[in-house]
Amino acid sequence: MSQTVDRALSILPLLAAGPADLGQVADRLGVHKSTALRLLRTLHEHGMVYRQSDQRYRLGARLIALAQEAMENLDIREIAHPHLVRLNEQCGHTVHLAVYEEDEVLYIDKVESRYPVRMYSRIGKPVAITVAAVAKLLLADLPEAERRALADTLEYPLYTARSTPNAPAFLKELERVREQGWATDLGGHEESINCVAAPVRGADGRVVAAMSVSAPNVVVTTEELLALLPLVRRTADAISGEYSGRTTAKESV
Amino acid sequence: MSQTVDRALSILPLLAAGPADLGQVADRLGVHKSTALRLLRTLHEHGMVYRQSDQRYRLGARLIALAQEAMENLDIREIAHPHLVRLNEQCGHTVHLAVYEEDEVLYIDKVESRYPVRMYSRIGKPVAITVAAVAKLLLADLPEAERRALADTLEYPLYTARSTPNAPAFLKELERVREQGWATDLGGHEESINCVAAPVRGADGRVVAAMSVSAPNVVVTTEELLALLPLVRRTADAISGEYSGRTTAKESV
DNA sequence: AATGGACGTTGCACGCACTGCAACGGCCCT
DNA sequence: AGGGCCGTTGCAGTGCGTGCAACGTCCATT
Repeated sequence: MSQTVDRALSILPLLAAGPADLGQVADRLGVHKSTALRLLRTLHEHGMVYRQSDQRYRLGARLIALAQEAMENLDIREIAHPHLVRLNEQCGHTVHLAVYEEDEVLYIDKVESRYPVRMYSRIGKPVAITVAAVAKLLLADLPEAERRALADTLEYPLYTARSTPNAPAFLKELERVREQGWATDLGGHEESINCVAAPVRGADGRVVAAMSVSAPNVVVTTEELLALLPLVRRTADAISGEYSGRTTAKESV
Repeated sequence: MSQTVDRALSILPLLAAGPADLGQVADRLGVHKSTALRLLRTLHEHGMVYRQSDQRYRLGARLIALAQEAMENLDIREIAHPHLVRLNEQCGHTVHLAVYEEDEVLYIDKVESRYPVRMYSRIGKPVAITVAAVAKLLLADLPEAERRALADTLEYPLYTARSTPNAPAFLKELERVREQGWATDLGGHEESINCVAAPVRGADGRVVAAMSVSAPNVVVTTEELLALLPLVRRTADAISGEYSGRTTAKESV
Protein backbone atom coordinates (compact mmCIF):
# COMPACT_ATOMS: atom_id res chain seq x y z
CA MET A 1 0.00 0.00 0.00
CA SER A 2 2.72 2.44 0.85
CA GLN A 3 5.48 2.21 -1.69
CA THR A 4 8.25 3.63 0.47
CA VAL A 5 7.52 1.46 3.46
CA ASP A 6 7.01 -1.52 1.23
CA ARG A 7 10.47 -1.08 -0.24
CA ALA A 8 12.06 -0.52 3.13
CA LEU A 9 10.53 -3.65 4.59
CA SER A 10 11.59 -5.65 1.56
CA ILE A 11 15.16 -4.94 2.52
CA LEU A 12 14.86 -6.87 5.76
CA PRO A 13 14.35 -10.41 4.44
CA LEU A 14 16.98 -9.62 1.87
CA LEU A 15 19.49 -8.90 4.62
CA ALA A 16 18.34 -11.84 6.67
CA ALA A 17 20.01 -14.10 4.14
CA GLY A 18 23.30 -12.41 4.81
CA PRO A 19 25.06 -9.03 4.78
CA ALA A 20 24.80 -6.95 1.62
CA ASP A 21 26.26 -3.66 0.42
CA LEU A 22 24.40 -0.65 -0.89
CA GLY A 23 24.66 -1.59 -4.54
CA GLN A 24 23.33 -5.07 -3.96
CA VAL A 25 20.38 -3.74 -2.00
CA ALA A 26 19.58 -1.17 -4.68
CA ASP A 27 19.75 -3.80 -7.41
CA ARG A 28 17.56 -6.27 -5.60
CA LEU A 29 14.99 -3.59 -4.90
CA GLY A 30 15.19 -2.24 -8.41
CA VAL A 31 15.73 1.34 -7.25
CA HIS A 32 18.46 3.91 -7.53
CA LYS A 33 21.35 3.73 -5.12
CA SER A 34 20.46 7.01 -3.51
CA THR A 35 16.97 5.74 -2.81
CA ALA A 36 18.28 2.56 -1.23
CA LEU A 37 20.69 4.62 0.82
CA ARG A 38 17.93 6.72 2.31
CA LEU A 39 15.84 3.69 3.13
CA LEU A 40 18.79 1.99 4.77
CA ARG A 41 19.57 5.11 6.74
CA THR A 42 16.06 5.23 8.08
CA LEU A 43 16.18 1.57 8.99
CA HIS A 44 19.51 2.22 10.62
CA GLU A 45 18.18 5.06 12.76
CA HIS A 46 15.64 2.66 14.13
CA GLY A 47 18.25 0.03 14.79
CA MET A 48 16.63 -2.40 12.38
CA VAL A 49 19.81 -2.73 10.36
CA TYR A 50 23.40 -2.48 11.44
CA ARG A 51 26.34 -1.33 9.45
CA GLN A 52 29.25 -3.56 10.08
CA SER A 53 32.87 -2.52 9.83
CA ASP A 54 33.14 -3.39 6.15
CA GLN A 55 30.26 -0.98 5.53
CA ARG A 56 27.92 -3.75 4.56
CA TYR A 57 24.52 -3.90 6.16
CA ARG A 58 23.00 -6.67 8.18
CA LEU A 59 19.96 -6.96 10.43
CA GLY A 60 20.23 -5.03 13.65
CA ALA A 61 19.86 -5.51 17.34
CA ARG A 62 16.58 -3.68 17.74
CA LEU A 63 14.93 -6.18 15.46
CA ILE A 64 16.02 -8.99 17.70
CA ALA A 65 15.00 -7.10 20.82
CA LEU A 66 11.59 -6.33 19.34
CA ALA A 67 10.98 -9.94 18.46
CA GLN A 68 12.00 -10.83 21.97
CA GLU A 69 9.53 -8.41 23.46
CA ALA A 70 6.82 -9.59 21.09
CA MET A 71 7.22 -13.15 22.25
CA GLU A 72 7.24 -12.26 25.91
CA ASN A 73 3.97 -10.45 25.48
CA LEU A 74 2.16 -13.42 24.06
CA ASP A 75 0.11 -14.20 27.10
CA ILE A 76 -0.57 -17.76 26.03
CA ARG A 77 3.13 -18.34 26.26
CA GLU A 78 3.38 -16.98 29.76
CA ILE A 79 0.49 -19.07 30.97
CA ALA A 80 1.66 -22.22 29.27
CA HIS A 81 5.29 -22.14 30.25
CA PRO A 82 5.06 -23.60 33.76
CA HIS A 83 2.85 -26.38 32.41
CA LEU A 84 5.40 -27.21 29.74
CA VAL A 85 8.12 -27.37 32.36
CA ARG A 86 6.06 -29.66 34.55
CA LEU A 87 5.28 -31.94 31.62
CA ASN A 88 8.95 -32.08 30.79
CA GLU A 89 9.73 -33.03 34.37
CA GLN A 90 7.17 -35.81 34.18
CA CYS A 91 8.16 -37.36 30.89
CA GLY A 92 11.66 -36.04 30.26
CA HIS A 93 11.21 -35.31 26.56
CA THR A 94 11.30 -32.15 24.51
CA VAL A 95 8.11 -30.11 24.82
CA HIS A 96 7.02 -27.51 22.26
CA LEU A 97 4.36 -24.83 22.14
CA ALA A 98 3.29 -23.46 18.76
CA VAL A 99 0.79 -20.97 17.34
CA TYR A 100 -0.66 -20.36 13.88
CA GLU A 101 -0.38 -16.99 12.27
CA GLU A 102 -0.93 -15.94 8.69
CA ASP A 103 -0.17 -19.12 6.82
CA GLU A 104 2.63 -20.09 9.17
CA VAL A 105 3.00 -22.16 12.28
CA LEU A 106 5.81 -21.27 14.59
CA TYR A 107 7.26 -22.47 17.83
CA ILE A 108 6.96 -19.93 20.58
CA ASP A 109 8.28 -21.96 23.47
CA LYS A 110 10.34 -25.03 24.08
CA VAL A 111 11.61 -27.07 27.00
CA GLU A 112 14.58 -29.23 26.16
CA SER A 113 14.71 -32.97 26.59
CA ARG A 114 16.58 -34.27 29.59
CA TYR A 115 18.01 -37.00 27.42
CA PRO A 116 21.31 -36.42 25.67
CA VAL A 117 19.74 -36.91 22.23
CA ARG A 118 17.89 -33.76 21.28
CA MET A 119 15.98 -32.70 18.24
CA TYR A 120 16.77 -29.59 16.30
CA SER A 121 14.26 -26.83 16.62
CA ARG A 122 14.35 -23.27 17.73
CA ILE A 123 11.90 -20.85 19.17
CA GLY A 124 10.66 -18.50 16.44
CA LYS A 125 11.37 -20.98 13.72
CA PRO A 126 8.49 -21.73 11.37
CA VAL A 127 7.66 -25.42 11.60
CA ALA A 128 7.34 -27.96 8.82
CA ILE A 129 3.70 -27.10 8.37
CA THR A 130 2.64 -30.13 6.35
CA VAL A 131 3.90 -32.76 8.77
CA ALA A 132 4.31 -31.35 12.29
CA ALA A 133 1.74 -32.60 14.78
CA VAL A 134 1.19 -29.13 16.21
CA ALA A 135 0.63 -27.72 12.72
CA LYS A 136 -2.04 -30.31 12.01
CA LEU A 137 -3.97 -29.32 15.10
CA LEU A 138 -3.76 -25.62 14.38
CA LEU A 139 -4.73 -25.93 10.73
CA ALA A 140 -7.46 -28.48 11.42
CA ASP A 141 -9.29 -25.82 13.37
CA LEU A 142 -9.35 -23.23 10.58
CA PRO A 143 -12.63 -22.55 8.78
CA GLU A 144 -12.96 -25.06 5.98
CA ALA A 145 -12.62 -22.55 3.14
CA GLU A 146 -9.45 -21.12 4.57
CA ARG A 147 -8.09 -24.57 5.28
CA ARG A 148 -8.63 -25.72 1.72
CA ALA A 149 -7.19 -22.54 0.26
CA LEU A 150 -4.11 -22.83 2.44
CA ALA A 151 -3.60 -26.51 1.67
CA ASP A 152 -3.51 -25.67 -2.01
CA THR A 153 -0.85 -23.01 -1.67
CA LEU A 154 1.45 -25.16 0.43
CA GLU A 155 4.33 -27.18 -0.84
CA TYR A 156 4.68 -30.76 0.30
CA PRO A 157 8.36 -31.54 0.65
CA LEU A 158 9.08 -35.23 1.16
CA TYR A 159 11.31 -35.05 4.22
CA THR A 160 10.84 -38.77 4.65
CA ALA A 161 8.79 -41.57 3.13
CA ARG A 162 6.11 -40.80 5.71
CA SER A 163 5.76 -37.12 4.91
CA THR A 164 2.38 -35.85 3.82
CA PRO A 165 2.65 -36.05 0.03
CA ASN A 166 0.02 -33.62 -1.25
CA ALA A 167 -2.96 -31.42 -0.50
CA PRO A 168 -5.71 -34.09 -0.57
CA ALA A 169 -3.79 -36.33 1.82
CA PHE A 170 -3.16 -33.36 4.05
CA LEU A 171 -6.80 -32.30 4.17
CA LYS A 172 -7.83 -35.84 4.94
CA GLU A 173 -5.33 -36.01 7.76
CA LEU A 174 -6.56 -32.67 9.11
CA GLU A 175 -10.10 -33.99 9.11
CA ARG A 176 -9.00 -36.98 11.13
CA VAL A 177 -7.07 -34.82 13.57
CA ARG A 178 -10.02 -32.50 13.93
CA GLU A 179 -12.29 -35.34 14.92
CA GLN A 180 -10.00 -37.11 17.32
CA GLY A 181 -8.77 -33.94 19.01
CA TRP A 182 -5.10 -34.81 18.97
CA ALA A 183 -2.36 -35.38 16.42
CA THR A 184 0.85 -37.23 15.81
CA ASP A 185 3.86 -36.95 13.58
CA LEU A 186 5.44 -40.37 13.27
CA GLY A 187 8.67 -39.88 11.39
CA GLY A 188 7.14 -37.47 8.91
CA HIS A 189 9.76 -34.80 9.40
CA GLU A 190 12.76 -36.75 10.52
CA GLU A 191 12.77 -40.49 10.16
CA SER A 192 13.64 -41.17 13.77
CA ILE A 193 11.54 -38.53 15.51
CA ASN A 194 7.99 -39.04 16.74
CA CYS A 195 5.64 -36.47 18.25
CA VAL A 196 2.27 -36.44 19.95
CA ALA A 197 0.38 -33.19 20.26
CA ALA A 198 -2.76 -31.75 21.83
CA PRO A 199 -4.61 -28.47 21.30
CA VAL A 200 -4.96 -25.53 23.66
CA ARG A 201 -8.36 -23.91 23.30
CA GLY A 202 -9.65 -20.46 24.19
CA ALA A 203 -12.92 -19.68 25.91
CA ASP A 204 -14.80 -19.96 22.60
CA GLY A 205 -13.42 -23.41 21.89
CA ARG A 206 -11.17 -22.29 19.05
CA VAL A 207 -7.66 -23.69 19.02
CA VAL A 208 -5.27 -20.91 20.02
CA ALA A 209 -2.09 -22.97 20.36
CA ALA A 210 -0.84 -26.52 20.26
CA MET A 211 1.71 -28.35 22.33
CA SER A 212 3.68 -31.46 21.60
CA VAL A 213 6.06 -33.96 23.09
CA SER A 214 8.82 -35.15 20.79
CA ALA A 215 11.24 -37.98 21.18
CA PRO A 216 13.58 -39.98 18.97
CA ASN A 217 12.48 -43.59 18.55
CA VAL A 218 15.85 -44.77 19.76
CA VAL A 219 14.83 -43.52 23.21
CA VAL A 220 11.17 -44.48 23.32
CA THR A 221 9.13 -46.59 20.97
CA THR A 222 6.12 -45.19 19.19
CA GLU A 223 3.87 -47.12 21.54
CA GLU A 224 5.55 -45.71 24.62
CA LEU A 225 5.21 -42.22 23.25
CA LEU A 226 1.55 -42.72 22.44
CA ALA A 227 1.06 -43.88 26.00
CA LEU A 228 1.92 -40.32 27.03
CA LEU A 229 -1.06 -38.98 25.12
CA PRO A 230 -3.41 -38.75 28.13
CA LEU A 231 -0.79 -36.79 30.03
CA VAL A 232 -0.21 -34.45 27.10
CA ARG A 233 -3.93 -33.89 26.70
CA ARG A 234 -4.40 -33.23 30.40
CA THR A 235 -1.61 -30.67 30.29
CA ALA A 236 -3.09 -28.97 27.23
CA ASP A 237 -6.48 -28.91 28.88
CA ALA A 238 -5.01 -27.38 32.00
CA ILE A 239 -3.48 -24.60 29.89
CA SER A 240 -6.79 -24.15 28.08
CA GLY A 241 -8.63 -23.81 31.36
CA GLU A 242 -6.24 -21.23 32.66
CA TYR A 243 -6.06 -19.31 29.40
CA SER A 244 -9.79 -19.04 29.04
CA GLY A 245 -10.10 -17.93 32.64
CA ARG A 246 -12.09 -20.95 33.80
CA THR A 247 -9.41 -22.00 36.27
CA THR A 248 -6.39 -20.38 37.88
CA ALA A 249 -2.82 -21.62 38.02
CA LYS A 250 -3.34 -22.99 41.51
CA GLU A 251 -6.48 -24.89 40.70
CA SER A 252 -4.95 -26.63 37.74
CA VAL A 253 -1.96 -27.97 39.66
CA MET B 1 15.39 10.54 6.84
CA SER B 2 12.36 9.06 5.15
CA GLN B 3 9.25 10.28 6.86
CA THR B 4 6.96 7.46 5.82
CA VAL B 5 9.34 4.69 6.77
CA ASP B 6 10.24 6.51 9.94
CA ARG B 7 6.61 6.57 10.99
CA ALA B 8 6.03 2.97 10.05
CA LEU B 9 9.00 1.78 12.05
CA SER B 10 7.92 3.85 15.01
CA ILE B 11 4.83 1.70 15.19
CA LEU B 12 6.79 -1.42 15.99
CA PRO B 13 8.20 -0.53 19.43
CA LEU B 14 4.80 0.91 20.20
CA LEU B 15 3.18 -2.45 19.55
CA ALA B 16 5.93 -4.30 21.34
CA ALA B 17 4.55 -2.93 24.59
CA GLY B 18 1.24 -4.58 23.86
CA PRO B 19 -1.58 -4.73 21.32
CA ALA B 20 -3.12 -1.44 20.20
CA ASP B 21 -6.01 -0.45 17.97
CA LEU B 22 -5.93 1.89 15.01
CA GLY B 23 -6.92 4.99 16.95
CA GLN B 24 -4.23 4.47 19.56
CA VAL B 25 -1.57 4.00 16.93
CA ALA B 26 -2.66 7.13 15.06
CA ASP B 27 -2.64 9.17 18.24
CA ARG B 28 0.76 8.00 19.36
CA LEU B 29 2.19 8.73 15.94
CA GLY B 30 0.44 12.06 15.72
CA VAL B 31 -1.03 11.30 12.30
CA HIS B 32 -4.46 10.90 10.86
CA LYS B 33 -6.19 7.56 11.26
CA SER B 34 -6.17 6.93 7.54
CA THR B 35 -2.43 7.42 7.45
CA ALA B 36 -1.90 5.04 10.32
CA LEU B 37 -4.17 2.53 8.62
CA ARG B 38 -2.11 2.55 5.46
CA LEU B 39 1.13 2.15 7.36
CA LEU B 40 -0.30 -0.72 9.36
CA ARG B 41 -1.57 -2.36 6.22
CA THR B 42 1.85 -2.23 4.67
CA LEU B 43 3.41 -3.64 7.80
CA HIS B 44 0.75 -6.30 7.78
CA GLU B 45 1.48 -7.33 4.20
CA HIS B 46 5.04 -7.97 5.24
CA GLY B 47 3.96 -9.95 8.26
CA MET B 48 5.56 -7.47 10.63
CA VAL B 49 2.29 -6.89 12.45
CA TYR B 50 -0.60 -9.22 13.03
CA ARG B 51 -4.21 -8.39 13.42
CA GLN B 52 -5.74 -10.38 16.17
CA SER B 53 -9.35 -11.40 16.37
CA ASP B 54 -10.41 -8.26 18.26
CA GLN B 55 -8.98 -6.25 15.35
CA ARG B 56 -6.16 -4.85 17.44
CA TYR B 57 -2.64 -5.03 16.09
CA ARG B 58 0.36 -6.70 17.62
CA LEU B 59 3.79 -7.63 16.34
CA GLY B 60 3.80 -10.40 13.79
CA ALA B 61 5.42 -13.71 13.10
CA ARG B 62 7.70 -12.56 10.33
CA LEU B 63 9.42 -10.22 12.73
CA ILE B 64 10.21 -13.12 15.00
CA ALA B 65 11.33 -15.29 12.10
CA LEU B 66 13.56 -12.52 10.76
CA ALA B 67 15.22 -12.00 14.12
CA GLN B 68 15.70 -15.72 14.29
CA GLU B 69 17.40 -15.81 10.93
CA ALA B 70 19.52 -12.80 11.81
CA MET B 71 20.85 -14.50 14.88
CA GLU B 72 21.60 -17.73 13.12
CA ASN B 73 23.65 -15.85 10.58
CA LEU B 74 25.90 -14.24 13.14
CA ASP B 75 29.02 -16.21 12.46
CA ILE B 76 30.56 -15.47 15.83
CA ARG B 77 27.61 -17.22 17.37
CA GLU B 78 28.04 -20.29 15.25
CA ILE B 79 31.73 -20.53 16.02
CA ALA B 80 31.33 -19.92 19.71
CA HIS B 81 28.42 -22.24 20.42
CA PRO B 82 30.30 -25.54 20.76
CA HIS B 83 32.80 -23.84 23.04
CA LEU B 84 30.01 -22.55 25.24
CA VAL B 85 28.55 -26.02 25.45
CA ARG B 86 31.88 -27.51 26.40
CA LEU B 87 32.46 -24.88 29.06
CA ASN B 88 29.02 -25.61 30.46
CA GLU B 89 29.84 -29.29 30.57
CA GLN B 90 33.02 -28.52 32.46
CA CYS B 91 31.65 -26.13 35.07
CA GLY B 92 27.90 -26.78 35.01
CA HIS B 93 26.85 -23.13 35.21
CA THR B 94 24.96 -20.84 32.87
CA VAL B 95 27.12 -19.58 30.01
CA HIS B 96 26.28 -16.45 28.00
CA LEU B 97 27.59 -14.91 24.81
CA ALA B 98 26.94 -11.21 24.15
CA VAL B 99 27.76 -8.57 21.56
CA TYR B 100 27.70 -4.78 21.51
CA GLU B 101 25.73 -2.93 18.92
CA GLU B 102 24.71 0.68 18.77
CA ASP B 103 24.54 1.60 22.41
CA GLU B 104 23.20 -1.76 23.45
CA VAL B 105 24.62 -5.04 24.63
CA LEU B 106 22.58 -8.14 23.99
CA TYR B 107 22.80 -11.81 24.62
CA ILE B 108 23.03 -13.82 21.45
CA ASP B 109 23.54 -17.25 22.93
CA LYS B 110 23.06 -19.06 26.18
CA VAL B 111 23.64 -22.50 27.63
CA GLU B 112 21.56 -23.21 30.69
CA SER B 113 22.96 -24.20 34.04
CA ARG B 114 22.78 -27.85 34.96
CA TYR B 115 21.84 -26.86 38.47
CA PRO B 116 18.18 -26.50 39.31
CA VAL B 117 18.59 -22.85 40.28
CA ARG B 118 18.75 -20.80 37.12
CA MET B 119 19.04 -17.14 36.42
CA TYR B 120 16.56 -15.25 34.32
CA SER B 121 17.86 -14.12 31.00
CA ARG B 122 16.85 -14.67 27.46
CA ILE B 123 18.56 -14.64 24.13
CA GLY B 124 17.95 -11.33 22.36
CA LYS B 125 17.31 -9.50 25.57
CA PRO B 126 19.36 -6.32 26.05
CA VAL B 127 21.51 -6.75 29.15
CA ALA B 128 21.82 -4.47 32.15
CA ILE B 129 24.53 -2.49 30.45
CA THR B 130 25.93 -0.70 33.48
CA VAL B 131 26.55 -3.76 35.60
CA ALA B 132 26.82 -6.90 33.47
CA ALA B 133 30.33 -8.33 33.21
CA VAL B 134 30.01 -8.89 29.47
CA ALA B 135 28.87 -5.30 28.96
CA LYS B 136 31.91 -3.98 30.79
CA LEU B 137 34.23 -5.88 28.49
CA LEU B 138 32.47 -4.77 25.33
CA LEU B 139 32.25 -1.12 26.34
CA ALA B 140 35.78 -1.02 27.73
CA ASP B 141 37.06 -1.69 24.24
CA LEU B 142 35.27 1.24 22.59
CA PRO B 143 37.32 4.27 21.53
CA GLU B 144 37.61 6.60 24.51
CA ALA B 145 35.49 9.39 23.06
CA GLU B 146 32.65 7.04 22.24
CA ARG B 147 32.94 5.35 25.61
CA ARG B 148 32.67 8.64 27.50
CA ALA B 149 29.79 9.84 25.37
CA LEU B 150 27.92 6.61 25.91
CA ALA B 151 28.57 6.55 29.65
CA ASP B 152 26.98 9.99 29.90
CA THR B 153 23.82 9.00 28.10
CA LEU B 154 23.25 5.87 30.16
CA GLU B 155 21.07 5.60 33.18
CA TYR B 156 22.41 3.89 36.25
CA PRO B 157 19.60 2.01 37.93
CA LEU B 158 20.47 0.72 41.40
CA TYR B 159 19.44 -2.90 41.02
CA THR B 160 21.34 -3.66 44.23
CA ALA B 161 23.68 -1.87 46.63
CA ARG B 162 26.57 -3.03 44.48
CA SER B 163 25.27 -1.65 41.18
CA THR B 164 27.42 0.86 39.36
CA PRO B 165 26.03 4.17 40.68
CA ASN B 166 27.03 6.72 38.02
CA ALA B 167 29.08 7.55 34.94
CA PRO B 168 32.43 8.31 36.64
CA ALA B 169 32.34 5.08 38.61
CA PHE B 170 31.41 3.22 35.44
CA LEU B 171 34.25 4.72 33.41
CA LYS B 172 36.69 3.92 36.17
CA GLU B 173 35.47 0.34 36.25
CA LEU B 174 35.76 0.09 32.48
CA GLU B 175 39.35 1.31 32.68
CA ARG B 176 40.13 -1.40 35.20
CA VAL B 177 38.44 -4.06 33.08
CA ARG B 178 40.29 -2.87 30.02
CA GLU B 179 43.64 -3.29 31.72
CA GLN B 180 43.03 -6.64 33.35
CA GLY B 181 41.38 -8.18 30.33
CA TRP B 182 38.45 -9.74 32.16
CA ALA B 183 35.46 -8.60 34.17
CA THR B 184 33.12 -9.58 36.94
CA ASP B 185 29.68 -8.72 38.15
CA LEU B 186 29.44 -9.54 41.82
CA GLY B 187 25.84 -9.06 42.83
CA GLY B 188 25.49 -5.85 40.83
CA HIS B 189 22.39 -6.96 38.97
CA GLU B 190 20.83 -9.43 41.32
CA GLU B 191 22.06 -9.66 44.86
CA SER B 192 22.72 -13.37 44.75
CA ILE B 193 24.17 -13.74 41.27
CA ASN B 194 27.84 -13.52 40.38
CA CYS B 195 29.46 -13.59 36.95
CA VAL B 196 32.93 -13.78 35.50
CA ALA B 197 33.51 -12.84 31.88
CA ALA B 198 36.23 -12.81 29.26
CA PRO B 199 36.48 -11.12 25.85
CA VAL B 200 36.47 -12.69 22.40
CA ARG B 201 38.75 -10.78 20.04
CA GLY B 202 38.92 -10.56 16.28
CA ALA B 203 42.05 -10.71 14.18
CA ASP B 204 42.75 -7.02 14.80
CA GLY B 205 42.56 -7.42 18.55
CA ARG B 206 39.26 -5.57 18.90
CA VAL B 207 36.68 -7.13 21.19
CA VAL B 208 33.91 -8.61 19.06
CA ALA B 209 31.98 -10.46 21.74
CA ALA B 210 32.14 -11.39 25.39
CA MET B 211 31.24 -14.54 27.24
CA SER B 212 30.43 -15.11 30.87
CA VAL B 213 29.73 -17.77 33.44
CA SER B 214 27.01 -16.94 35.94
CA ALA B 215 26.06 -18.67 39.15
CA PRO B 216 24.04 -17.88 42.23
CA ASN B 217 26.17 -17.59 45.37
CA VAL B 218 24.04 -20.20 47.06
CA VAL B 219 25.61 -22.73 44.70
CA VAL B 220 29.18 -21.52 44.51
CA THR B 221 30.99 -18.88 46.52
CA THR B 222 32.52 -15.87 44.85
CA GLU B 223 35.97 -17.40 45.34
CA GLU B 224 34.96 -20.66 43.69
CA LEU B 225 33.54 -18.77 40.75
CA LEU B 226 36.65 -16.65 40.37
CA ALA B 227 38.67 -19.86 40.35
CA LEU B 228 36.94 -20.63 37.04
CA LEU B 229 38.44 -17.51 35.48
CA PRO B 230 41.39 -19.29 33.81
CA LEU B 231 38.99 -21.76 32.23
CA VAL B 232 36.70 -18.99 31.03
CA ARG B 233 39.60 -17.06 29.55
CA ARG B 234 40.97 -20.13 27.81
CA THR B 235 37.58 -20.77 26.29
CA ALA B 236 37.25 -17.17 25.14
CA ASP B 237 40.75 -17.31 23.66
CA ALA B 238 39.90 -20.51 21.82
CA ILE B 239 36.87 -18.80 20.27
CA SER B 240 39.01 -15.77 19.41
CA GLY B 241 41.55 -17.96 17.68
CA GLU B 242 38.94 -19.71 15.64
CA TYR B 243 37.03 -16.54 14.81
CA SER B 244 40.09 -14.70 13.61
CA GLY B 245 41.12 -17.69 11.52
CA ARG B 246 44.32 -18.41 13.42
CA THR B 247 43.18 -21.84 14.48
CA THR B 248 40.49 -24.25 13.40
CA ALA B 249 37.87 -26.00 15.49
CA LYS B 250 39.94 -29.16 15.66
CA GLU B 251 43.12 -27.45 16.80
CA SER B 252 41.46 -25.63 19.62
CA VAL B 253 39.98 -28.74 21.18
C1' DA C 1 52.86 8.27 -9.50
C1' DA C 2 49.08 8.36 -12.51
C1' DT C 3 44.72 6.37 -14.18
C1' DG C 4 40.58 4.02 -14.09
C1' DG C 5 36.83 1.93 -11.89
C1' DA C 6 33.77 0.91 -8.11
C1' DC C 7 31.29 2.51 -4.39
C1' DG C 8 29.11 5.65 -1.08
C1' DT C 9 27.43 10.24 -0.71
C1' DT C 10 25.22 14.82 -1.75
C1' DG C 11 22.22 18.61 -3.90
C1' DC C 12 18.61 19.41 -6.77
C1' DA C 13 14.40 19.67 -9.69
C1' DC C 14 10.48 16.97 -10.98
C1' DG C 15 6.36 14.74 -10.17
C1' DC C 16 4.37 11.00 -7.91
C1' DA C 17 2.84 9.02 -3.81
C1' DC C 18 1.61 10.11 0.70
C1' DT C 19 -1.19 12.94 3.49
C1' DG C 20 -5.32 14.81 5.80
C1' DC C 21 -10.07 15.65 5.17
C1' DA C 22 -14.70 14.37 4.99
C1' DA C 23 -18.12 11.13 4.27
C1' DC C 24 -19.69 6.34 4.65
C1' DG C 25 -20.90 2.00 6.95
C1' DG C 26 -20.88 -1.39 10.43
C1' DC C 27 -21.24 -2.35 15.30
C1' DC C 28 -22.47 -1.79 20.05
C1' DC C 29 -24.78 0.38 23.63
C1' DT C 30 -28.51 3.27 25.38
C1' DA D 1 -34.61 3.81 16.64
C1' DG D 2 -30.89 6.79 17.57
C1' DG D 3 -26.30 8.20 18.84
C1' DG D 4 -21.47 7.37 19.36
C1' DC D 5 -17.35 4.93 18.25
C1' DC D 6 -14.26 2.89 15.11
C1' DG D 7 -12.45 1.22 10.78
C1' DT D 8 -12.58 2.16 5.96
C1' DT D 9 -12.66 4.61 1.37
C1' DG D 10 -12.29 8.32 -2.41
C1' DC D 11 -10.37 12.54 -3.37
C1' DA D 12 -7.60 16.79 -4.09
C1' DG D 13 -3.37 19.23 -2.77
C1' DT D 14 1.30 19.19 -1.99
C1' DG D 15 4.95 17.59 0.77
C1' DC D 16 8.08 14.22 0.24
C1' DG D 17 10.43 10.65 -2.00
C1' DT D 18 12.57 9.76 -6.35
C1' DG D 19 16.18 9.47 -9.96
C1' DC D 20 19.82 11.98 -12.01
C1' DA D 21 24.29 13.68 -12.23
C1' DA D 22 28.33 15.16 -10.10
C1' DC D 23 31.73 14.65 -6.41
C1' DG D 24 34.94 12.36 -3.08
C1' DT D 25 37.29 8.42 -1.59
C1' DC D 26 39.42 4.16 -1.75
C1' DC D 27 41.59 0.45 -4.05
C1' DA D 28 43.58 -2.05 -7.87
C1' DT D 29 46.06 -1.77 -11.98
C1' DT D 30 49.68 -0.18 -15.22
